[in-house]
Amino acid sequence: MNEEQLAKQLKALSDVNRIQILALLAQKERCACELLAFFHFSQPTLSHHMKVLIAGDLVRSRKVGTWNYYRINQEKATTLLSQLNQLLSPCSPKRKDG
Amino acid sequence: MNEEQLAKQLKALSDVNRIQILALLAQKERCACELLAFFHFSQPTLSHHMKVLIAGDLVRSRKVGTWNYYRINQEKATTLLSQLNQLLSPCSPKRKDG
DNA sequence: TATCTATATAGATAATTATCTATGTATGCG
DNA sequence: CGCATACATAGATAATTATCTATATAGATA
Repeated sequence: MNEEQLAKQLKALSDVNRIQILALLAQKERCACELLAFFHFSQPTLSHHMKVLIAGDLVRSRKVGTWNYYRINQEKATTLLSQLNQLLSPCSPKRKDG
Repeated sequence: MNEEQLAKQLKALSDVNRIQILALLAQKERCACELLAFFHFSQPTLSHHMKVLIAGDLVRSRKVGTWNYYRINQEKATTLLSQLNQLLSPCSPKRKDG
C-alpha cells in the first residue's frame, strides 16, 4: 500500500466542498457548470477542486465540445475503500511478516 | 451524514505520518513513547498528531500512570468506512428523494 | 523533597491550501 | 471573422497546518 498516494487521496476527500462534489457525481456524471450551480464559490475554485480530485485519481473527466464531464473513478475509489478498510481494521495477519 | 465531521475525519487521515500511526495502532494499543520510536519527528509533533486523530474520533486514549495508551476507535472507524462507502458508490436510491 | 520520565502546551515559522479577481484558451455559432 | 460560452491558468491573499524549541505538568521513585 502506497501511503503517499493514500494520503493524497484522503486529502482530496478532506474538504466539505469536495465531499459534496463527489456526492453529486455519485448520482451521475456531470459537467463543471452543472456542478458549479450547487455551490457558492467561483468557477476557478471549482476548477481547482476538480483538479485536486483528478490528481487523487478519484474523478475522471472527458471533454465534449466545450463541456467537461466529470465522473467518479469507480475502480480507484474501490481500491481506496479497501485500503482504508485494511488500515482501520484490527490487524489480520495477511503476510508472514504482518 | 454530517459532512463537516466526515471532512474532519478524512483530514485527520490525510497525513502520511498519521496513516502510519493508525497502521501501528491497528496491530495493537500503544503508548506515545512506543509510537514515537517509529518516527523521526519530535515528541510534541506526535502529541499534535494524536490530538488530531482523537479530535476526529478515530483514536481513543487511556492514561495509565504517566503513560498514555492509544487505540483505534473501532466503532467510529467503522462508521467512517460505511459513510465513505456510501459516498463513493454509485447512487443507490435509499431514500425517496435520493 | 528532589528528580526522572512521559506527555502536553505555548509560541514561532515555513509550507500548504482555499479562495478570489483577472485573464487566457478553446469551442461553437451567427 | 466576431462573439459568447465553458473551462483553465496566473497571481495574490488569508487561513490552516506540520514542525520545531522551550517549557509546563503530572506521576513514580529514591
